[in-house]
Amino acid sequence: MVTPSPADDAPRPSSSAPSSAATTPAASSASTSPAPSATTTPAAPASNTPVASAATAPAASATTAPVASAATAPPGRATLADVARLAGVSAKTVSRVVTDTDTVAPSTRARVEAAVAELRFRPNFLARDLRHGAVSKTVGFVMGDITNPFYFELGAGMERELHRGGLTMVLTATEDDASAEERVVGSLLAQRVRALVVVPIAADQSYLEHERSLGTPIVCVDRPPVGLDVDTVLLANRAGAAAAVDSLTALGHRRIAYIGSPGDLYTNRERLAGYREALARVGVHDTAHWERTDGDGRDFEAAIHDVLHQADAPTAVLTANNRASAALLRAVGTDRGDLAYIGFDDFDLADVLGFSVVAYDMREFGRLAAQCVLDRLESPDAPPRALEVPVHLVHRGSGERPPA
Amino acid sequence: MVTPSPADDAPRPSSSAPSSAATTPAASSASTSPAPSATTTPAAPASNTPVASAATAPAASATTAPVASAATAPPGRATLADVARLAGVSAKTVSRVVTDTDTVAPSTRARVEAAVAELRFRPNFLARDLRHGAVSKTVGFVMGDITNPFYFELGAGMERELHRGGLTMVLTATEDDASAEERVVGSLLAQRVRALVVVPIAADQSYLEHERSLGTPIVCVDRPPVGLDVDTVLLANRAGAAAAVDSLTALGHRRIAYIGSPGDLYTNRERLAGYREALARVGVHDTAHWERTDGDGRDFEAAIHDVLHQADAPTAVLTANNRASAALLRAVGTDRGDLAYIGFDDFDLADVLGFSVVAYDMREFGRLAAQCVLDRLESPDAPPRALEVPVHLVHRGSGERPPA
DNA sequence: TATGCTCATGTCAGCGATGTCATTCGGCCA
DNA sequence: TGGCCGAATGACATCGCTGACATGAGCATA
Repeated sequence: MVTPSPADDAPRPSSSAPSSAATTPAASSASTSPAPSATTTPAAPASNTPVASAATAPAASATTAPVASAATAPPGRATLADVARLAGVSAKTVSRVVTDTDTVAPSTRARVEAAVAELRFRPNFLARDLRHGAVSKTVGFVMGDITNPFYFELGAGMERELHRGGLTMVLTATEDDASAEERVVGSLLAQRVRALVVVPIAADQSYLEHERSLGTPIVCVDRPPVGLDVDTVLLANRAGAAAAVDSLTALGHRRIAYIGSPGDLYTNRERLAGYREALARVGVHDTAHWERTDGDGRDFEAAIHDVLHQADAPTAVLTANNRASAALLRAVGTDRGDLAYIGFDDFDLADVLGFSVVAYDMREFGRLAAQCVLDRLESPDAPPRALEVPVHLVHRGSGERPPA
Repeated sequence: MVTPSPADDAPRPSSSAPSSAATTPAASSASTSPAPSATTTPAAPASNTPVASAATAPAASATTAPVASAATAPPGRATLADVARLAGVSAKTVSRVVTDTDTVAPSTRARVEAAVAELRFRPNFLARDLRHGAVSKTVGFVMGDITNPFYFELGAGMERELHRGGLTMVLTATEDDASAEERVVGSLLAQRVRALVVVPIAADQSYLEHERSLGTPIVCVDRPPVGLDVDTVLLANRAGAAAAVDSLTALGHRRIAYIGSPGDLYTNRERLAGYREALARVGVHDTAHWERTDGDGRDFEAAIHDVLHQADAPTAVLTANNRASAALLRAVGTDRGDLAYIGFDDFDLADVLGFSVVAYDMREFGRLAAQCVLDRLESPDAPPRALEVPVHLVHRGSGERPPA
């Protein structure tokens, strides 16, 4: 009652734009403002002083300079030296107190702590880390398409684990642009991130070899790097797809369609391979007839219609990612009982819809990536590891129907 | 064909654990390794030199020291001075070339650029930002519960916009712990973030007042701060909920249930208020009978069962967040045609399920927050603004049914 | 009483980059 | 031919903090 779970209320909208439905702009916010973006309220003048407040300013003519720029604010941000002056000790002693390294006489400590509190001193990590070529406490994460929640789940798992190692995470994205990868990574390295977790997008990652040789831990996730030998964390794509198809063939299915993205992407290539492997095991070798790996990954619905209406229609479908799964639902509705289907990637409400899937623990995925980082920080010279996130079939009905 | 959308294949799993279904651990990855977490492959010794490679090392006995520590790697990371030495110029000139500030003779520039390339020099932003009390180019984002994709969507929108302003984003989370807020924020400030975007969790944010007075832009999102007068970006929670209920009452509904989280959280409080407002407009004042704001936000299903089976069962339901919406689907299935319902927050497949919702543009939400930051960096002394993200009703069928 | 030690604290340099100011060197004009 | 100017470049200090080392007081031991 008193300590509620604070985030319980935060909404979780879908990323897909409100589709296939009439939209009523009726309930715009307040009532005024035809502004296209948002409603601005002047914000009632609450309890707040103009700008130059800051308690106990050492010496500053608070009268002049109407535009007190941030960087040159009246007392400015307190430094070690400021604290030292106020406490009547040397900067070094303040440093000792703040970092709790050496022993300091109790009375001195008290005086310093008082000064720290009074000036609201906050150590500058930038300066601290500058010494000795040290690097920051942040780990850079380079996502691919920032609009894909997949990466967030991954990031969430990582953040949590990294936090334990006392590290924070810097988020950046390549915005789908392969040519941006090196630039984005470069900007992170300029910040001297402690380590780098990358979802490879560019055709080649060998440009990172130098950085790796310098000792920066680098971990590639979801897709393997090219021309770079580092730790990787990948899904069991092939095994997962094969297991799904195996379970379908065990029920007697032979005409199984595959709906996925183009195979020149690692993830899809692997899943497609798993699909073919499993079919080959039961003697079905020519699967091209059943495969739909459409051009841009957007037009799954059309591909599904197409394959379901061909001469010898499939009795089962493997949708190779959750967007394909969603497309299948849109194409055939939620009550197509005569068709068996299994999707790769779990998704929200799949349980309600009785959609069997190949699932895996996304949080664990992120955790493993973070673990790689932490491990490598400890033993920089260990040989690169290739971790694989296991997947498992989740039976919910749609994948357990025998052929009609 | 040749340039596929790289992230098309990334999966988008649900955050909910695979529920209500039999799980077959059958298809674990490779076949070996009963390890609980993941499969490790020794990673075939690919084309990779041990550690001390780095081209053109100035002077280093590459024979000794088998354990070349990261920080003290052979040539180490190149600095301005290294480049200067190689190019035969002063450090300052290198700086000029790198930052492209002053004019430099073409021949000199060429020499410096060659040296930069050879040593793979990368300027150290930590050092650069140290000067003059400057601050970094990063903006800190303090999420609430990191397990909630909502914040990542928000973060994604922010990241994209901040990127335009040449800023990067540092992500941290309070992990649901109100007492962690000040600590987490402190750690960001120690990194001298350029600005701070916070989802307030603690009971009071007045501790940030000093930082604000120092000129650090602070923006609160999703929930308003307490004891601090800064820019805010909030959803039109109340108006959205009211609009949903208005549309139900217009159809003749009067017995409308409310399923939400406890009201001591801003978001829920507002949505509940909107619900009550709208019902009051049609003369329904005693709504307590229809409200279910269960204790921990986890037990929506039970609350739904409860309210739907009470004496005078409601003819419509407002689910106040998307977890409640999912719970409704689990509780009543996907074909309950005699019940009208509308959910706050859009969600994936809501279109397939014909689920009417109160939706909003999450990307826009983040964009606005970023815009606040950028605006404030430009005009630090402008009065705080209160932005509201508009919401709109999306009609998909479930909310357009008249009472039975 | 001198020696040696520990504890508390201070001095100083330097991390890497850059703002400020100084210096050098050709010309160019009077 | 002298002086002046601007372009190109360098020297130096400095941002905030901390490692290495120094200092000095107090105290116990030989």
